[in-house]
Amino acid sequence: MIIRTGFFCSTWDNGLTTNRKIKFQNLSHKRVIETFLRNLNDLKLILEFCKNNGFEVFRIGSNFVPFFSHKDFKDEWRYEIEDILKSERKNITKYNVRLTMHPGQFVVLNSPDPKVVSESVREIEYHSFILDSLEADQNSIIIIHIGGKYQDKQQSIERFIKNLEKNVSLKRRIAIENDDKSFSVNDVLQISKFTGLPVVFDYYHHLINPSEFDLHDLIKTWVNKIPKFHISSAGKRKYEHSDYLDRKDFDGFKKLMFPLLNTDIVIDVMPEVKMKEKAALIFLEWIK
DNA sequence: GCAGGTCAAGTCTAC
DNA sequence: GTAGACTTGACCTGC
Repeated sequence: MIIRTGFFCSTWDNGLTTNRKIKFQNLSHKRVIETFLRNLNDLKLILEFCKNNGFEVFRIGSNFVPFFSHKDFKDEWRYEIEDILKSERKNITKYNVRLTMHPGQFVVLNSPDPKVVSESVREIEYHSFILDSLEADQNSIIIIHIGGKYQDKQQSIERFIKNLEKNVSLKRRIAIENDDKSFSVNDVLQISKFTGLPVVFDYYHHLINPSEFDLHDLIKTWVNKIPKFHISSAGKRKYEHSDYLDRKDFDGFKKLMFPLLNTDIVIDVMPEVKMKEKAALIFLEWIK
C-alpha cells in the first residue's frame, strides 16, 4: 500500500491561502477579480511548496472565487475567470498534485426545501467549473455530505438520490463522505450502491458516528479514481477538530487499513487539522 | 497596526 | 431559544 498525503486551503506558517473572501456588501467586479487573482497566485505557491515537500494532494478553498454561485455574480465575470483559469492551467496542473474541493455545509442536496436544493446545485456547479476550467483529471473530486436527517432518515436518503438523479451531470465529480451526526460509513455505502458515487471515508467522523462496513466495499466505489480518506483528531470541545493529529488516531486508522497492507493499492489520506502543512509534514514522516 | 466583531447560505447538538 | 460545531478563518471597522 502506498499512502500519499497533503493538506487543505492554506498554509499555517507563511500565510498562503486559496480561501480569501469578500463581504457581500463589497461584491464588485474589481473586488472579485482581485481576490480571485490573489487566491490563484497563492495556489501556485502552495503547489510549488507541495512539490518541494512531497505532498501530492491539496484541497482548494471554497472561496477561491468569492460569490461565484450567487445570483448577483455577473456572467461576464465568469467568462473572464474562465479565461484566466484556462491560461493558467498548465502552471497549475504541471505539479501533478491532486486538486479536490469540499463545499460548505450549505450544500444540502437532500433538503425538503427546493430553494436550498437548487442553490446547492449552483454551488456544486461552481466547484465543477473551477476543476473543469483547469481540466483537472478524474481524481479531482468535489466532496459533499448527504445532508440532514429531518426525522426520517430513509426518506432523506431517497430524496438525496432523487435530487442527484435530476442533476446527473454533477455526478462526474461528486464523492460522498460520512458525517459525525447523521450518515455513517455504512449509510453512505448504501447510497453509493444506488448512485455509483465514490465514498470518502472520514476516520474521525467514523469514531463519533460508527458503523460496520467492509473496507473492500468502500475501495470498490472508487472506479478509476484513487481512494481518498480524511483523518483528524478531537479538539477541546465535542465535534471540534484538533491542531495536530493524535498519534493514536493514526494508529487506529492504520489498523483499519490492515486488509490493504500487502496490496499495491495507492490511497490518499488528508489530515484535517488546523496546523495544516506543519501537521501534514509530521504525518508524512509517520507514513514513511 | 492591532483587536474584536462580523460574515450568503443549513443542520444538528448541547446548554 | 441560542451558541457553536462542521466547509474554512479572512475581512472590516474603530481605536
